This record gives sequence, C-alpha cells and structure tokens, in this order.
Amino acid sequence: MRSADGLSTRQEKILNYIQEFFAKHGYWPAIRDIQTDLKISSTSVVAYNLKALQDKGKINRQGKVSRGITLPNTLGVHNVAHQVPLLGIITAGQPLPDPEEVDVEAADKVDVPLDLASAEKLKDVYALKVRGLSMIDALIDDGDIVLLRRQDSANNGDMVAALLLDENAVTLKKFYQENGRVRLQPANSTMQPIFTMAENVRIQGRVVGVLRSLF
Amino acid sequence: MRSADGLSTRQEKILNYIQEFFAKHGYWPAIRDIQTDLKISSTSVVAYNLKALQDKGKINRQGKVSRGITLPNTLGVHNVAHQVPLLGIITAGQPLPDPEEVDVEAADKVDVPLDLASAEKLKDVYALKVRGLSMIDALIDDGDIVLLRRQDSANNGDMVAALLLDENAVTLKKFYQENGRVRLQPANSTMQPIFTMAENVRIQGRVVGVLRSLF
DNA sequence: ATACCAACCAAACACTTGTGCTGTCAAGTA
DNA sequence: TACTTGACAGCACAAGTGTTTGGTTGGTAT
Repeated sequence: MRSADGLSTRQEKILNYIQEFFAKHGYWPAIRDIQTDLKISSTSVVAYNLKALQDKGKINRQGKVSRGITLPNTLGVHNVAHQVPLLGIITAGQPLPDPEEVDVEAADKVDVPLDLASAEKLKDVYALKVRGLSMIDALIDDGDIVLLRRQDSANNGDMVAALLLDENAVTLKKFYQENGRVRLQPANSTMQPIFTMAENVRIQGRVVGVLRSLF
Repeated sequence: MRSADGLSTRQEKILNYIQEFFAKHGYWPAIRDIQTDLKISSTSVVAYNLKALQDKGKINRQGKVSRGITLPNTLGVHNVAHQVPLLGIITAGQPLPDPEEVDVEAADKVDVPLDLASAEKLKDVYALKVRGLSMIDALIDDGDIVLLRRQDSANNGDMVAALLLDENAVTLKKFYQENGRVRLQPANSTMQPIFTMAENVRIQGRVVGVLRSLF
C-alpha cells in the first residue's frame, strides 16, 4: 500500500515516529528504538526502509553515526526561532517594567520566529503580555504578546511604548515630533491622535512585533 | 577561571561546542566529538565536565544513550518553531486560495513559534499575508501575517475567515449563529457587527494566529 | 608536612547501535 | 516452470560511544 508520496505505510509510520521521537526526547531515535516501538521484527527491516526513505529524500542520514537520522526541515531547528524573555504584563496606566530590574534568566521565554526579526536585532528585545483593551487603537488585543526593544528615543513614525507623565499611562502609538510638540497617532486610522508636549512623553521602548494566538 | 555563570572556561567551550555542533549537523555530538575537536586529552575529562554542566542545569543527558546530550533551550517541542506554508495574500473581496490547489511544498514557509500552538494543531494551518486595511476591525493591519486553519464550519465565538457571497468579499470576524441568521462581530469593539443569512456565508477557515513585524 | 579536593589524564571495559550477511516468501513475469 | 524483485526475518559482528577505574597534578587548608 502506498500513499500519494510514494511511501509505504510502514515508511510513513517510521517517518512519523522519527519526528515524534525527536519532539519528545530532543535527540534522534536509534534503529532499535524504531524497531521496538513500531514492533518491527528485525533491525534490518528498519534499515531497509530507512534506506528507502533516504533515497526518496525524506530523511538525512550520516553513515555509521549513532542516532544520526535527521529530518531535512528540522535540521538546525533552533535557528528558526529566538527566545526573548517575557517580562510581565502591560496595562494602561502602568509604566513598563525595567528589564534591568527583572531576572531575565528566570523569566518565561517567548519564541520569536526569525522571519519577524534576525537574532541580532532581537538582542535587546523583550516581550510583554497585554491585558485589557487599552491598546486596541494600536490594533493590539487583550492577550496579545508585544515585542519591545528598550530605547528612550524614537524616530518619526516609529511605533513606541510611550509613558504620558500627566496621566501616568502607557500607550502604544506611532510617534511624530512636530514643531515642539509630539503627536501620538494610533495605528488604527479610525481613531484620533493625541497631541502633547515633548516634556510630557517618556519613550519606554519601540514596538517591534506582535504575536496573537487564537487557539 | 570562572565566568559569571559559575562555569569554567572549558565548560563554556564545551557548551558552546554542543550548540554549534547541533546547528551544523542536526544531531548531538558524541563525547569523542567533543574530545577531538576541543583537543581534550581524554574522554573522561569530557565526561567529568559534562556531569558538571548537567549538575548546573546547562545540559540534559540521557544516561547510556549515544549522542543523548541535549540543550534545555533546544529540547523538545515547546521551544521549536514549526513551519507552515505562506500561500498568498488576503485582501477584501477575494476568496482565499484553496490549499489543495497550491503547491504547498514550493510555497514560502513561515515559522510559527510553538508557544502559539502545538505542532499537532498546526497540521492543517497555513499563512496569508494581509494587504490593505480591510481587516482593521479584526485588529489586523496591513502587512500582518494571518494563520488560518482550513475548515468550513465554525463554533460560536470563533474568529473565522468568512466569504460573503453577495459582496464576494472575505472578512475576518467573530462568528455567531443566532436564530437563523449569522452575526459577524468585529474583534474591535468600537466597530459594528454584520448581520446576514446563513446561506450568504461561507466559512473558509478559522483564524488561529496573527504575526506582526514592525522591524 | 599531611590531608584533601577539584580538575585532569590514560587506558580498559562494557553497553549501544549501525551494518552485513543469509534466508524466506509472495507477487509478478518471461 | 524458472527467474527476478520487493519486503521481511534472524542473527552475528564490528564499529561507535558512554562509563569506570586508577592515577597524576596543583593548590589550599589543617
């Protein structure tokens, strides 16, 4: 019996098993792991099908190397995501936590896919979970995770986390400095901008990404 | 000589080597790999330092298992990204592309961090890039990447991609079926819902995530 | 001095694991 | 029938690899 891929059912099981094994253990299975768990009679049968999988390009193998089976799209897997610390929760009316004062090592980590940004750029980035709907004009929902890079200045057009001193509130807006005053423009074009004095604004960081999971 | 982490220079070199080895080969190094490449005199020295690293929680080891050294950060599903195909662009007024009709293998891939969803759940998920501001009431901006799971029905409260037949337009809304008609509720509470007949609505998929990069 | 200990060294040992036969068996196929 | 081929079985071997044992070295406290 063959699937659309030209793999026998046994080969598909093996392929699937390899993937699950790695996900579970973090290292690749030995031939005998496959044999035992898939209840295959002999190691040579596994070797036989492994060779078939290799010929079909479904797996990579390094001859003689123990547990040297790898899946093509899993290789170098930790290069596709970078971890940034999840430092806390952002709500309106609360300044952002200072990354310096938090135990970055102990903090939860968030995986950031490297399509969003190179590892280099993620150096000084940390994550915050959004509570409430106060950021909705920045197109950020309750429960979203915001990626911020710590910086205290901004260029025009940057989306920044800005602390408004008079209201003691943090907000995420696009930043524009225009003849002495500051315009904070919501990302949502149906909302109105805030105008205020530059002295009233403290930039706390630049928004560099948003992750939303609806699972 | 010790670093801030309490690791000797040799331990740091080993740790670094393990990471590089995995990035390069896709499987973990054997003790003798470490010994040879780091020009360490004996396997027992490597074993000695490996045990130290393990005690300090810097590596995980599976006794007796060949190449069973793993790094906590890289181990297992939770810290790994999963790739889903980027099938195209979503704009208002255009039905979604049918994943069946697109060469999924050839499509660009988007890395999805597994905090957003387990690999299992990402099985039937694909990604679309958003063009235009038509999804702004779903808190989705121009340039965002939307993750969709293909399905043609939905539960109340699900955020779905709905095709409105009379307008021939796709929109992302929360789905509610209420006494014969359908309410499509924007995620943005300042916007108004759409009411329409069930026959006028085709569910094209469920929104399971959003990625936004502002770099 | 002596004792102690972390770190290192060398070699042997024993388990783990990939490979290489030699067959079997059913399904084509000339 | 006789021959081939794909897929499976069983088993033994050798190479790959983690572990152990006994010893050395240099520093530090007693």
